Amino acid sequence: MSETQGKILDTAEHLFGEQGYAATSLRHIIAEAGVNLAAIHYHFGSKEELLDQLVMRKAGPVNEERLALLDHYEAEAGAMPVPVDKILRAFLEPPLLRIDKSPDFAKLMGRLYSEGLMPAIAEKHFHTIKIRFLAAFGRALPLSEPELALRLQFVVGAMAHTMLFVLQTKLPGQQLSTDGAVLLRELMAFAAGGLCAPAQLLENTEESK
Amino acid sequence: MSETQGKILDTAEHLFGEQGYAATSLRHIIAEAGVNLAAIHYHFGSKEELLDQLVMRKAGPVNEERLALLDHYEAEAGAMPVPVDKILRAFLEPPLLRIDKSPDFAKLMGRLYSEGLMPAIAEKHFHTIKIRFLAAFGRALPLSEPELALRLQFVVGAMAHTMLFVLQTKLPGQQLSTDGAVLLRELMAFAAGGLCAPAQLLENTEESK
DNA sequence: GTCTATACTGAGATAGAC
DNA sequence: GTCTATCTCAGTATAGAC
Repeated sequence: MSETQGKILDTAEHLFGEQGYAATSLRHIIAEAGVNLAAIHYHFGSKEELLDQLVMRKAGPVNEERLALLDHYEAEAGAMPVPVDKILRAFLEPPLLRIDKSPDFAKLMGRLYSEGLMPAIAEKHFHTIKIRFLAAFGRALPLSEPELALRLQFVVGAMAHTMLFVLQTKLPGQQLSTDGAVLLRELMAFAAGGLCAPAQLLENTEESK
Repeated sequence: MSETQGKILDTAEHLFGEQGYAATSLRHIIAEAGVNLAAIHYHFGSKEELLDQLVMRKAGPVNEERLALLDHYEAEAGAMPVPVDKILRAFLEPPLLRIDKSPDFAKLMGRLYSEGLMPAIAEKHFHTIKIRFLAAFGRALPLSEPELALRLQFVVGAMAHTMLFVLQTKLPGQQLSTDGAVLLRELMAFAAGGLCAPAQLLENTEESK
């Protein structure tokens, strides 16, 4: 990777996190990075692919850590299902504990889930994650697969929304702690409570087929 | 309100919901609505204010319904706190049951929470809602105010994220029901479980002050 | 009061010189 | 590999027709 590429990626990460993807112009990035406008298109092809590279660079390690934690807990559990709160920890700890170390990353992630860019761009980066965690939760919880998938969406929504809003301390009125450890604890308790709620049947799973 | 205004609002609602705010150009809107470009700026001032009008027009009735339901439940409960699941119903039912009747609205709401436009634009439209529901939950749950506010953010995140993703049936693999009643039931169960989870202390509430 | 035509600025993208 | 020049299209602003 050339020095130009690195400078572009670093600057883009910071600016996308700070102002959002749509609001950040390529011209702003090149000015701050001290490179030429065409360099972005030469190295990345387009603004969208630049974002894609960024997601890969940042989300890659997070997802590897998630899978490693899940592997560890599954080995620990042997033939038994991994307890829900351990699966949740494997899922939530890697992203949330990065809040303190690199707020830029957290903001970027929040923005991405946010600006609706996840469906188009990041689905591929997170596909393995979804499969693995759905399976793990499926063994631990007495829920049908569609119901579980829906609840996992709730968890992801809560996480994404929170990363974005909490970091901006846009919470109404008071100052909320942006301490990643506190957020993790709260979100884990909340998500565990939600996931373990009684099944709501949801019998309409194409049984006619 | 002139006919032109109405056509612009209707078309914008549809296109913003379908493609997102940023991705929808004013020229696309005017082409579909059959009006002139400058008409938008004459009637609304800017693209952003057009969105603001849209939010007001659509979210207004939802929020009135929420407050009316909450009023009803509070009158019913008298001096007692309203049960958590009733507060949740007042909060979630009005938006979620609109999914079936007008998917455009649901998509728009999802997109808004999504594209990060809520902080800037809609905070004002939802301020009263937050105050009232925080107070109601505060009476029903043994949580400190910051902890409660955080958990309510989780609920909002789950709702927003779900409205967006479920409507696009972007869920991994299988088809998920977009039936608002089913979603409502699931989300209520999940949120109730999460809100009623044991308090995680979170004692660092500026006690030094 | 409403709407149209048109021009202005800044965005992302691209071709071709070096 | 890099940069200049340029293209198209976005949101915005204004002058003037009805």
